[in-house]
Amino acid sequence: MPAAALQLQPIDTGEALKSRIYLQLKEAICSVNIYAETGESRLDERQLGEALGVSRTPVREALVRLEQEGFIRTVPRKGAFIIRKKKKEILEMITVWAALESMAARLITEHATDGEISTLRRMFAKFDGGEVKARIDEYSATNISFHQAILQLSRCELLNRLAENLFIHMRSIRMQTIGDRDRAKQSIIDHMHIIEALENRDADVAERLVREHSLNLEVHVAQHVTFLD
Amino acid sequence: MPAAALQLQPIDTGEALKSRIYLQLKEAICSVNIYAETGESRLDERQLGEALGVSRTPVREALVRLEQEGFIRTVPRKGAFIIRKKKKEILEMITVWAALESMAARLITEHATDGEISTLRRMFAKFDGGEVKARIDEYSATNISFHQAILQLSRCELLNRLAENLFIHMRSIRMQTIGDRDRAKQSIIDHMHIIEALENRDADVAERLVREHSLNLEVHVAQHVTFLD
DNA sequence: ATTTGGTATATTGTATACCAGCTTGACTAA
DNA sequence: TTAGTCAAGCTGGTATACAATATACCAAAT
Repeated sequence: MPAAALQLQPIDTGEALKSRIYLQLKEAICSVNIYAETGESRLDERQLGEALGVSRTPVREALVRLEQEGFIRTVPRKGAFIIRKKKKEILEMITVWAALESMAARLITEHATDGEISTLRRMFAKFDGGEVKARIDEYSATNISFHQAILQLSRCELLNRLAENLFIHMRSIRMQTIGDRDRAKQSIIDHMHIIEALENRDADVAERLVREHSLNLEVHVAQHVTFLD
Repeated sequence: MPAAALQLQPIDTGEALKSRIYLQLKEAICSVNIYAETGESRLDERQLGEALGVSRTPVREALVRLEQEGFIRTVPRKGAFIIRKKKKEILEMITVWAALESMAARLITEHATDGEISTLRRMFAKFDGGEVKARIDEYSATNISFHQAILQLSRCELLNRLAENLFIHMRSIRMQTIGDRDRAKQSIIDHMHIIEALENRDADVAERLVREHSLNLEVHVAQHVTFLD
């Protein structure tokens, strides 16, 4: 009996409120995350619920998730506050990032196809003319895509997920530092060397280059970033 | 006014129910995590609340945290279920573990004092006689402590926290595999080589040895662990 | 006997009500 | 004028009530 001839797709009953509130708050927090903000960073459960048209319960469950991911901190009888990352924490995130991404590079040399690796090289084709500085915004986006691609090509979902979480926190930092001095130019050189090592299936070199690339960012942030703390 | 002469410590107003429920559930889940369990793995909010003497609300918030950490999975109108890790996920955890711990080893060569490194060597002094196999349980505990010490000596809190989460999931696996064949004997040899590299402040070798030690575990699990899936 | 439809029950998702602790401001007394 | 105390109201923590849905069971019809 071909009752399924209608080709129906499952109803999306997906965690309606809890998750949607979570995503919306996360988005809002990340976009407010301009470190110039000086205002009160407290989140009032009642206000949030009212603004979203829901009760406090799903808002609280969303806040629990955000707290676990390090976006907010809740103090028992005070409320939830957006966390302004300390410089030390940013540096630690970059360290962990270096560990994860360098392992991803190693995995790529073992698992990825030549075709997949070649997609990395094509990402930078449009910057061949050396006009990196002129199109710094576009390059910044490509830069981010490159690092995400490294993680994805590793075929390790957990590596991907953990790195993604770090990336969200680091995104504003990375975008703000890419314009400093000649970092963009050096960045593209580093990336090309990384791609070469991947193409050569040289796990040790690829791993080392990726790690050093990240740790360079760490040193740069440690020395030159002043808008934290 | 030296009112602080009393040397008071901050009152532990710590997130009373929500967190304590979280910790207790986590502990309970981890100890039940014998992969031989075949029974129903569903967690009933109402039952849990009743057993703990609290209402559903704090239980639900604890479950949200546990879900985020990968201990349970909640299906919209069905409930919360303990996750039985797939073999692929275990292998990915070991991969990420290798990335984190090898970075920790690198940091140790840069930051740790000689005294700190020597504590690592002392941990294994009691197994000098080669009687590892006879005291396999005790060695297993020391083994775990060793890896945790590596992470702690890295002085990187984030590295520590992420690795700790992985470790909880992997603990039962690690304990079950340490007894296989000559793994304990090889393990202690590996550890000694790692310690030597740390003492020599050789970042590259220390990193490589730690990584290979973990990846050996990964290969072993991939080949010999059958009680998953 | 098997299948189908409906109903009852159980469980989660959401909302609301209640409570405890903190903060703040005003009032009183020295 | 100042300091101290008390009260009120805010806010989050917890409990409970209500709504929506899934599942299980039973009855009836083919």
